[in-house]
Amino acid sequence: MNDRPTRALLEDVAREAGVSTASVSRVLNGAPHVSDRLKKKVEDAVSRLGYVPDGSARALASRRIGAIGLLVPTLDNPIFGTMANSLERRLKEHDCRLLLATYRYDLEDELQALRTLVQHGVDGVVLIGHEHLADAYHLLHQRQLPFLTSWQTHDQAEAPCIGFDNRDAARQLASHLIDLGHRRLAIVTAPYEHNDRARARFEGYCDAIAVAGCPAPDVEVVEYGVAEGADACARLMEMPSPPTALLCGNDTLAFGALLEAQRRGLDLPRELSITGFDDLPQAAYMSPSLTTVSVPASAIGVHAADALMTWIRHRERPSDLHLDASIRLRGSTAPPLAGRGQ
Amino acid sequence: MNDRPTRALLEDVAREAGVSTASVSRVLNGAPHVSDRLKKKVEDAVSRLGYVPDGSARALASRRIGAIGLLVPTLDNPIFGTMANSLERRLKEHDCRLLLATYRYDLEDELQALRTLVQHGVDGVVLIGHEHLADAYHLLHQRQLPFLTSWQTHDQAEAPCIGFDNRDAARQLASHLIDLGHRRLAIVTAPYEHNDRARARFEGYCDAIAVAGCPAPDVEVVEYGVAEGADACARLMEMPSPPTALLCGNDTLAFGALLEAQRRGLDLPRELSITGFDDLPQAAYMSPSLTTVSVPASAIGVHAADALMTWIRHRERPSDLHLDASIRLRGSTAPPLAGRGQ
DNA sequence: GCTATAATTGTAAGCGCTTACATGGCGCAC
DNA sequence: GTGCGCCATGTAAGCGCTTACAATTATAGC
Repeated sequence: MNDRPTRALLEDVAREAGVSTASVSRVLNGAPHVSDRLKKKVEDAVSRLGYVPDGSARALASRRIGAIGLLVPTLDNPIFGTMANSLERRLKEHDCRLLLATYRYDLEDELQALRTLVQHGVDGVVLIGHEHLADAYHLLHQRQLPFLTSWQTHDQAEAPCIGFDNRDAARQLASHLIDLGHRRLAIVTAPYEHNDRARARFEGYCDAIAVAGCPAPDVEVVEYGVAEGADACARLMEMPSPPTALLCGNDTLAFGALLEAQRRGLDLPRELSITGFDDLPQAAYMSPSLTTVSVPASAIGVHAADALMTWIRHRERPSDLHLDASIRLRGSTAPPLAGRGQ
Repeated sequence: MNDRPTRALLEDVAREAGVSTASVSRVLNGAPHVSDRLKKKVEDAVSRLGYVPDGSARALASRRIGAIGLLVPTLDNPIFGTMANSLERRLKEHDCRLLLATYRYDLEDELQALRTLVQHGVDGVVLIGHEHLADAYHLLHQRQLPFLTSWQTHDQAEAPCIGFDNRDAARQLASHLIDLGHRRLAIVTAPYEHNDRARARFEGYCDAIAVAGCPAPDVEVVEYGVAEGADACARLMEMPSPPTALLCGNDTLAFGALLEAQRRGLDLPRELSITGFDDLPQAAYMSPSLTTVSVPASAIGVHAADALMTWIRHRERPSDLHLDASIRLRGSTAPPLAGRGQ
């Protein structure tokens, strides 16, 4: 019941320009075979009337909405903000919009949000990770909607996947610690039941520890947050035989752990090595600077945009893209104090 | 040209349920005067067919899209992520969607993004701050679109405003430093030509400094980022008579400054007091913990959602809402070393 | 100069919904 | 037993565009 009283319609533009509605539409959409004269007439009429096309009508008639949907677990983690930023920016270059929804790591919520996006007719969808409700995949397939999974590589993904190997990167990080001489490692991770990225990282840590024959690590599962990382660190350091190295599932947890370790008067990194994951901007600036994994958040956004646009515009399904995540060795890791690593 | 072959249409549901299309629409939209029997028949048919309504068609026919637009400068700053999160969440409770666009502090870009949102028929818009191109305001007014400005209170805003007084909070923060005995203050701020929040903070700092009769502060204008804050701090500390206190425009800059100060071996907070603004989650965990201003980012999101929904649904323009931002005194501020404050 | 072909432009039929208006029952006061 | 009003449902006219197809005109080939 939104009465927008006097706004000009495409029909008005046609009348004003003395041409047909089809011609106006053609000019507006840059269709081929349009004479310069026609084009000029229409453009003049458009600006004279201050005409703005109606997106809904256009979407209904053309079955394109000119927007793709992005479903992220949360924007609290800046890493997703970075990705959303780069994705939106690149889409803009393709003259396409971004619809963003968050689901707080709740897959039911995600499905609902997806339904909404589909309902609004998005031309494509970007998902984080591979773990989604069957109904979500079903909806996407049923509507034959181009969609991508991202962040985590996957051999048999249901859709083209743009991501990196969290598990392998985690494995490398843990191996580095083991190479330094650590034997008693501990892991601080976010809950990973419905989070394949967190799980892959956790498994990567475990892989390396198992292969090296180190004792099974103590594990703290905590929510995302600096405070949570600090608490986890406190609990671990109060165990009978505390670890000499802490593998954290992300930089924020690592940051908390690092601060807590300092609060306890530990001499970092000599008395405790700490690693993060994500390489947030501040990681390099902590003291000690944080050893972590640099993840291609921006690249994922850019490539997801390109891949999806190719799929939508040229109807060719893009292939998987395996990006690199590289270890950043910094000041928060060092060999354990003699004798303590055993 | 998106051929979605076999999806069920409202018409199919009507046929399946043995009722008219109007009845189906009524049930779907919760219209009054619908018998339970009808309702049940339709709901069964809907689930049997897996029917999902078409948002574009609905929007075109009803002139409502069920979504509001949010224009934020960037998602790199987590404070906007927090706001977007709470806004989206609250809107969901009102059964409304969020369309998000970013403009990288470029007002031309913002106008363009706004055009897109309007074109797509958003039912309302949330803007950050008051500084926008005249054309943006013009478009909004012309379409009679409910919209809100936010973050920064403003006496004669063009629209209802939900925010807090950045200037006053900044003033309090600076006054606190002055009360502690500081006389030589410096300011690190983000560029504020087109950013009224940053400008208000800057002015608040200057107000307090001027009122106290302190010497004019040195000012560093830098982009958002930890590294930028660190660099600014470095430059300031190398001046002939370095400040005893640093007022930063946000926590991220403050964090950089803090790290740089430590890198230089300064004994914080004795040799240098540092303040931030925003109270990011990590602020309390830095060492020393950061004195800053806690801003009501979540509350802004929640109230913006409520206000806009009231406006849209009941057509009553909401009034301004002045939220509180409170100073968080922590460990990064202390009296200056004797003699150095003069 | 006349037809075959291509370049432009116009005509009108939808796209899938919502909703004003019309219709048909029903219970009730008379 | 009529007539009135109200509730529940159906009918059909759009919402403002796009686009297949038709019509028209220009260009070219012979």
